[in-house]
Amino acid sequence: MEKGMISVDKWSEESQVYFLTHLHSDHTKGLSSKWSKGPLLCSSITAKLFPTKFPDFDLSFLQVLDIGSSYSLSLVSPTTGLEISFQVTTIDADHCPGAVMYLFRGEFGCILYTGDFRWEATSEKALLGKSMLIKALGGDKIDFLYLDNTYCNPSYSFPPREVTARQVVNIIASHPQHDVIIAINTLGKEDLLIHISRALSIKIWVWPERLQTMHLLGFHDIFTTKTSLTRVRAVPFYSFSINTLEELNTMRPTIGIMPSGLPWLVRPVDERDYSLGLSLPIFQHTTKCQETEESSSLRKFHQYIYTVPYSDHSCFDEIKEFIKLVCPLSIKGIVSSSSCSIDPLYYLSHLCGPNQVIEQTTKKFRTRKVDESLEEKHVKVVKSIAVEFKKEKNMNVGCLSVRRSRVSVLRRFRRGAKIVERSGVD
DNA sequence: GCGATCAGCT
DNA sequence: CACAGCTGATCGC
Repeated sequence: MEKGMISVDKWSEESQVYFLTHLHSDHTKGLSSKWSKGPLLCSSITAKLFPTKFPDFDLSFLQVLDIGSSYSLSLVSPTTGLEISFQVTTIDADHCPGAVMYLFRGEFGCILYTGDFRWEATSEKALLGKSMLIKALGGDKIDFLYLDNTYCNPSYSFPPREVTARQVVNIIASHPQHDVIIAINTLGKEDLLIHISRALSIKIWVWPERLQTMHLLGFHDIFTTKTSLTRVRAVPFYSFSINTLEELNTMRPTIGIMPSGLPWLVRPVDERDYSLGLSLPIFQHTTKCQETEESSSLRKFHQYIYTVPYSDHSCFDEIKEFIKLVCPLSIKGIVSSSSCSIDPLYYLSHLCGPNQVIEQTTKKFRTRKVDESLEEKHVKVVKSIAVEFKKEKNMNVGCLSVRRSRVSVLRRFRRGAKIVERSGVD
């Protein structure tokens, strides 16, 4: 595709239409409430959550695409002035609420932009995503794949999230007298928290903004902001640290659980844990980790901290399966990372035949882009999208009341929140 | 004073 | 390392 047509998760360049895969910050960098460049297309859940992140955003720019549906769009070539039609299909990415992949099909060929995604063979959602993708492809191969290569290295290997969720429940259940804090971000890991809540019949504390997000997502009974109602609290990653845990433990016995795919990448070079000065034996995680849930990855990172391999990105084997399925002619990673900077896709070049082109990932690109395409002018998005969009827009307006002073209030609150955590334990 | 950007730190 | 993302400093308007 030529430039000036489409952008995905990239907001700096001029395009006729912009696609957003999900609301994590590294995909919205450059977006702001003052947006006026053009229509922004996303899933309905992303649209619903949008105002929490961009309070003053002009919602008339948002257009909702149903997951699993295909839409026809026409743009105009910047160079020829000719109208160019193409199809876009939205596929569940199973990464965080609202996260989608976009499949574009037109005279430019077949382009798949995964955004961040998890490809678990065992999850119902992934199976659904798989069937959506197969159906949308209709037997065709992908010409160009923009791939979430976060863990695109054979050393990254972890079990399905369902397995890890049971491990987490076991950890909590085996510390009946402890408070528990779990590190999460502003979006994602909801399924883990819900699993814990159901398995242990316990509510989960979250900070007020997160509760609002939970309510927007339709979870009304599981989460609370009252510390007195539960011993399990989900806190932002940035307020989760060894220091926090040590301070908490001066008040009350508390363990921390850090769900992440990251620490599992490491093939420890020696017996020492990272830079934490720990003396615990390192647990070498092996994916085929059929070792049972209890015994296996109870890996202590620190006296009070358990890290568990709960990842919203695909592990290496899942990426491999994904690539085998879509057989791309060429691939480009959308995530830069120094641990993979050599060329993570090197590991996958054998999967789709000799003609495959693997683009080298370059160092510091956090943006994921697809600003290519063929033509330009105004965008004619299908009518039904606009109609659907209006519905969502009304819902949003009804649910939110975000103010300007939000940031400072929030910051102060969060400082307060930590104190609450500490004093709320008695 | 505000927004955008960046360094620093989990 | 860094999944994501807050905090605080600085700069330009």
